[in-house]
Amino acid sequence: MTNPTSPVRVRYAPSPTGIPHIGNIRTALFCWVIAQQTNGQFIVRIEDTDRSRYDSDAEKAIFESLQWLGLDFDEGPGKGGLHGPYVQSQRQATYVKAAEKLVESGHAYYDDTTPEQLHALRERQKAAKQPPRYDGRGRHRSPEEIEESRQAGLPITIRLKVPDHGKIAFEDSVRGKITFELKELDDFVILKSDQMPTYHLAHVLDDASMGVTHVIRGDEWISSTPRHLLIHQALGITPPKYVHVPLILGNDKAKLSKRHGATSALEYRDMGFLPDAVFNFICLLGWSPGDDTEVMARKDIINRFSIDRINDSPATFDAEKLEWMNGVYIRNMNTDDLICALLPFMEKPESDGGLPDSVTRPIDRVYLKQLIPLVQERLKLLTEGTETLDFFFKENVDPSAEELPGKKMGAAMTIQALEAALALCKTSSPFEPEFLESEYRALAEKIQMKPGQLFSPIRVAITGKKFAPPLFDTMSALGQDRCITRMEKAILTLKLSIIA
RNA sequence: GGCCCCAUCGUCUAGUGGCCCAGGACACGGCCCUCUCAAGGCUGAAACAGGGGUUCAAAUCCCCUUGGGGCUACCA
Repeated sequence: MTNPTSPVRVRYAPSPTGIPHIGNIRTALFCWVIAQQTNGQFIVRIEDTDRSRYDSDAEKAIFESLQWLGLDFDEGPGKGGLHGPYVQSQRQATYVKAAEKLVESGHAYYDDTTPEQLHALRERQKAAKQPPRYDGRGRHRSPEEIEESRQAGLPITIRLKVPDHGKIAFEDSVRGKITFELKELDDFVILKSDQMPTYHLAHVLDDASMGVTHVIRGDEWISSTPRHLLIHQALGITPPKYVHVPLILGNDKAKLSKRHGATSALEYRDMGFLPDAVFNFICLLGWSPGDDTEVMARKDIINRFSIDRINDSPATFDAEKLEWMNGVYIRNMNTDDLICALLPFMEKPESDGGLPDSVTRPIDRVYLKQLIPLVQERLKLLTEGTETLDFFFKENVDPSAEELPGKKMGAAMTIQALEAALALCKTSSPFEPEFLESEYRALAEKIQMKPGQLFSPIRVAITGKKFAPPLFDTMSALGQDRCITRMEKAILTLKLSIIA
């Protein structure tokens, strides 16, 4: 199967029953990419035919995820289009009409079997080691009997008549020909007793009326594709191309679900990932351009994407590699964009991972801009901005006496180093990185310490941390006054620790 | 259980019969760079699930086994 060259119409059709996870979103992403590539349309349709599982938060999360990843759609809820409405619950009449037409044409029938009876049937079959399946009893119900049940208030469904022998096959764009024995299928429900269609009926009808050319969906749908084909046959319409993409698995190799930790795109957003990085990363789950390229701009992905190159086998989501890729994207950002990305995280309340509440908001952008070069290559997540930069914004830092000494240094030696550093700090001018470095290197030699022994206590004294950006850039950015204050404070801390 | 799908380093993958005693990336180890941490460079360890065929030649094609996954709802 070759890649489409003419414009496709593809749809992302989530059901609002839970927050969409990465695997689900990746399907949307593939759809979006192929639509961009062929200059086609990307449609979003909400499949809310299961009233009992409907969740409005989930619906919100679907659109939020799409928006965050930049997967804008051409037709869909809130966007309109020629084939709306794009919410299935608003199309109910169409489904009922189609199902009834199928009854009239003899392709389907009413069934008054109750859920209890169905359950009992299955139990019996299980006990007899038979595969559990509907036995087609409704086929023999007369219109009078059905009417009687209806009067009695029994639930009535409509089921499709499935031939009891023969084969049905289709050509899957990623897997090739897949064949099923019809005798494996039972007469399945197309219209539920609440007058809502099942997925099978609804999506077939909608895809047809919306002109969908390629059904791109998860692997888990392969098994029910014969049902969809049967509905097409009964309706006398041509099926679309089917593109079943492999599932994304959790680290235990099971279908991704809540228990696999962070699984939704939105969670990754909140953890400090960049949408471009996530976009790039998840499109590489189940697809690759064929060479060793991994970091790709969106337009390159659009250019190079191809259905032929979608993998057959499922992929496991590896958050560690995503972190690496996020770091690559952060390093490639220009300063202003990085500031914009970082600010919301830094300005959150302290309890929510932001800078200490004592730091006034909004944060000084001009000052932050000066700091970015010092930390850009050190960041893997946007959430790390707070911790790597906080000492620049805090009035003071408070390293303990234990933290201040460098390797193989006692308190006395640390005090000696800091006192020498402090004296020099008071007279250093200009307070510029290059000049500071030459001065402090000379000082180390003068007091017969290794550079590291002198620098280490200074670093801890002024940043409060063992690890920080390059020392002299840091000192310069921090300013002479704060360096002096912090060193004085550190010396005091050490002296007090000796007395105690 | 039945049906369907899948099977290359721990993970993502390249590989479409000879270029492969299998290449890249993440993670991991070593070395270099170095004021710490990163970043970067070099380097190491690490895989064709097993068995049968087909072929001069198989990771690549076929079959079986094994393993994993999915479906088997008036859920999608």
